[in-house]
Amino acid sequence: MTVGSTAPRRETRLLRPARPTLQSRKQQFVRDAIWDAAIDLFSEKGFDETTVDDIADAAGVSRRSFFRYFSSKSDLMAHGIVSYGTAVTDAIAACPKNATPAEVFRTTVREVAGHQATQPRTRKIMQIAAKYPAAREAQLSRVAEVQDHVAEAFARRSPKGSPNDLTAHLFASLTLSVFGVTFRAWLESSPQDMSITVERVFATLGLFLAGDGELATGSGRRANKKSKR
Amino acid sequence: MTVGSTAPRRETRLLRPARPTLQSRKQQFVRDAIWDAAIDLFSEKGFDETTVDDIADAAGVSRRSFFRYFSSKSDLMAHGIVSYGTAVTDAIAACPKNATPAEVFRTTVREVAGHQATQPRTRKIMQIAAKYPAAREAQLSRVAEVQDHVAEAFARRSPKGSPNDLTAHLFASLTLSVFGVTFRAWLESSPQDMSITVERVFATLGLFLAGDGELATGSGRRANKKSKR
DNA sequence: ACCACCATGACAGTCGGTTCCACAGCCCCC
DNA sequence: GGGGGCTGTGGAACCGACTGTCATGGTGGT
Repeated sequence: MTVGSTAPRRETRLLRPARPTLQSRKQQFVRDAIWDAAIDLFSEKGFDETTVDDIADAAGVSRRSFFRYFSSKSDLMAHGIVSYGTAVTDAIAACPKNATPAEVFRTTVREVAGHQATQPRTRKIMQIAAKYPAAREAQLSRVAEVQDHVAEAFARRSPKGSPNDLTAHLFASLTLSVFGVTFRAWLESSPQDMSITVERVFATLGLFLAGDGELATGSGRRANKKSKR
Repeated sequence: MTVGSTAPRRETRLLRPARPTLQSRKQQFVRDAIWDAAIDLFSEKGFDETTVDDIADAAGVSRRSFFRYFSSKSDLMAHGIVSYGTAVTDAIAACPKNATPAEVFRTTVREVAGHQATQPRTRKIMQIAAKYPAAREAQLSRVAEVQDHVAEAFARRSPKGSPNDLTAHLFASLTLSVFGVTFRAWLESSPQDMSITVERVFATLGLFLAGDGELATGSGRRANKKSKR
């Protein structure tokens, strides 16, 4: 083992400790095994009906060890969220410097939603979350953390000293809000229809904003003549 | 006690669930007592550090009875949310028939935020929620329920057979999202500054939408010349 | 080969939440 | 006025989630 090819060449010294870390990957392996077992059990038996012992048993570790890898049963549900969170912040950071918040928002949603749709486990997790309140709860609390990170990502884009927390937090909140609706709608359609769903959401959003350019200014009159559809 | 006035007059035999119900108010009284005791303890000792026995003890009921009034410790946190939820749906329903969604949104936020700011306990609860993740979790899961009701309220406004769930859910999600940001910002300012906070949020929202009338249509170019502020 | 370390597992303990039972007041009808 | 039901309540036993401690065993380093 310890595939010698682990680039002895470059020192990688200062930058990230960088070690693929022989040992720590075993940890990751076990961690994934537990997670896989848990998701499967949740799908089969339900979230509430699955005990930690069941999971530990299925994964081949002791109950005590389970808690060394996941701080709680709920934490399993949050596990999938973290990659989603980093995907969002990365997408925001990757946008061109001169993009407006709205542009950042759109490209981020398209990108991340498209990516998440390809992850096979994504749907399974969301179905569990949709079915069991306790599971959803666990996700939501983690989403709150993600929101802070997203806000930070937005704030980092602001060239002139970030205007204030409020702006960034509002953008973050709106973004994740749209994500939530999008995922929920996607759950009720075909797995491959994510991009369709995203565009439908965008169109609906436009509908909302249409009668309302003056949100920040005055009281406009609504052109509900043609209304929706 | 046993106020003889148990209305022997009307033969409430068949249908008695008519009104306030002398007895059910005693229940409400106890319920409030438990809630008060809990909120105080949470503020003093912290959410996680306060056990159910502590609360039951402080309120003068048994542990068993506590669970008869609140389904869980988390449920205490959700208690305040329900009135908030009905306030939102009521405000939406009260808007003039011909108002656009955006108008409904604005008036609802102004109205409900203003009202919530006057409730003395509102701030205390939010401070607890802000401080203890477990408490926040409990609220969030209840907010998810509220969101469904708000979506329903939006859907009911749609004259021509509601376009679809997506529209209503998106509006609801955006509305509650803005509420969340608003309350959070309000927490960091003076209690009496709610209306100021609301307008600040609206202004920021306009900023977000400004570079972006084309959200639903094409890819616009950003006018980041002046950028924010 | 030895030692130091870290992951693991067995136990016991706390707390949230549920279930079952037993007791006290109340109301109604006999 | 005294049983029988209904309800609200407390008590105690239980289960599952989660934590802290300790002893063991495998691994890496020297």
